[in-house]
Amino acid sequence: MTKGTCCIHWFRKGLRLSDNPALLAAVSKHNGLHLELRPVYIMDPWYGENFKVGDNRWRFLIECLNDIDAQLRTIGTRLFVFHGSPGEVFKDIFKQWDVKKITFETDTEPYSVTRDKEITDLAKTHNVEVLTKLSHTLFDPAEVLKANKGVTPMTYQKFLSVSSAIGNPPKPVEALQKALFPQQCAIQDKAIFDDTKYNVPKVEDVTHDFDSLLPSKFPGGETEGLKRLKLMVDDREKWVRSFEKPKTSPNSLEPSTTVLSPYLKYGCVSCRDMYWRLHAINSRGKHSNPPVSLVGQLMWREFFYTCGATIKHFNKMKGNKHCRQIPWREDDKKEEFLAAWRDAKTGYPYIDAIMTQLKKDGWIHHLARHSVACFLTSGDLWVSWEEGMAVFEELLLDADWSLNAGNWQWLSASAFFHQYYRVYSPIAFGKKTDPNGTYIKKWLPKLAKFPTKYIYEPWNAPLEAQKRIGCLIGKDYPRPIVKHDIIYKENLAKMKSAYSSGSSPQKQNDVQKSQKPPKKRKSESSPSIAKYLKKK
DNA sequence: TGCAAGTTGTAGAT
DNA sequence: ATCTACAACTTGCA
Repeated sequence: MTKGTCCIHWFRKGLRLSDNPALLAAVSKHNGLHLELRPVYIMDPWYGENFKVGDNRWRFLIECLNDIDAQLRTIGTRLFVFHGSPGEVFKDIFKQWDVKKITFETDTEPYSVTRDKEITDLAKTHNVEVLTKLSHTLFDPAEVLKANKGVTPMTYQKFLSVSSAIGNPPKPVEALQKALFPQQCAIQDKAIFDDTKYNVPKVEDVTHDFDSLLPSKFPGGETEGLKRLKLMVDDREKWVRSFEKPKTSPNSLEPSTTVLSPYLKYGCVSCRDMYWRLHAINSRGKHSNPPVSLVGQLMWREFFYTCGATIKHFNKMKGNKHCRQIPWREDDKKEEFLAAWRDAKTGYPYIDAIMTQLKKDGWIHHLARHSVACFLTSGDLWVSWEEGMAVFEELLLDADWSLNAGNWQWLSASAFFHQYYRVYSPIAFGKKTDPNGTYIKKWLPKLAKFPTKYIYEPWNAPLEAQKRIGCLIGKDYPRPIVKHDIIYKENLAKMKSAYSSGSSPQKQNDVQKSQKPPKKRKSESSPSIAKYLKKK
């Protein structure tokens, strides 16, 4: 057991050595002296219990930790992995290790804020200095809130104008590497350096069904993340500058977007690093802009992070004052519909193919997320967005608390997006980018032999053809669980009623005042001349 | 108060 | 490929 004093860097997100200001602060001098660095990661049982983590993401996390550990070992230190609640873990090691200082990256999610407050208080009682740095987002949500007079910006455009008034996001700081790593910070005690009880767990030991995992298509870790960043951004200047999200395909065989989201979620890749690389590329020529550009995608992340950090109960309908209160299904169909959706058994090949890819790869395109989210909620099944959010939370490699809650509210027209009458067709939408149904055939091989004509609607294939192919609809592949053409119109009426009855989201606790008669439609009362002319 | 805009709808006509 | 009707929402800003 070493006696010397030490400094802990606590990894949570921010699983990288590059652009990690809190990690750099851990190797800078403390009262004129360098302290031994003890990088720590805690396997906190809160995750898994309260935040669903599927096997794909458990593996991704382990890959991240292995990458950090391997990098740290090349400079003379290592990762110490603990199991337990952070409060219990730190209570022990603050004393045992004679800790003088702890550094970590600021995290703005509600659980993290509570947890970090607890650890900060604990540190004080042990005379441990606490140093935090914000580097998970381009902007500090608290600063955005302040710049908007204490109100959360509720539209993307508003967010853009508020954040741009704050100024440019900070440039990335230099990566921790051997040359920057003082020898006094290295692990002094060989025994603890080699102690396997602190090793990163094996994927086999954290997953529930290890044998069912496909090989990692998007392996976790900073090394992989930076490789991907170079491949997708640095090496594709022309593609980057012309990038427009809505023009990318939800159902291509290989992803049509960068798939950097899992790396951003865990902080394997720094959003500031990505932002400034994009900025450099854009400065060299004509380029697309937010909301559709790649910088625009980073700004969506910022937008929802700000919402998640500043809106109470952001991941719930009830108690969330910006969320439309909608009477989602609570009947006996709820579990049946939810299970069919989750298990890729809706009978709509486009939907089922997406849900299969989600389960297997842990990633689906943003528009594919739109398609299945609309189908589950206001479009077809009328199941609460919170249920869909939980499934995404479990299965997505990039499952990010704020983004997941924000996007589900968007897609169910509960907040941010209000044109609820724009409904995705589970048949037509996919045809635009994949008329031959190649994507469906890949993910649902049972349907591979169906003629192209029927691939999006196999129930329309003549029985003879189904027999010949050896795939009977209703037996080998489910019949559609709802009739989209009929149900979406019924749901439209329910949405209309949810919008007009009761109260606007902001006034849900103030029902008395907000009982206003529905607004008269402009086109009925006084058609706008400008609008009329525009349409002619 | 009125109007324009809102990351990414569909179906049918031209 | 581009248009229009469909039926029609909220927010921000002048």
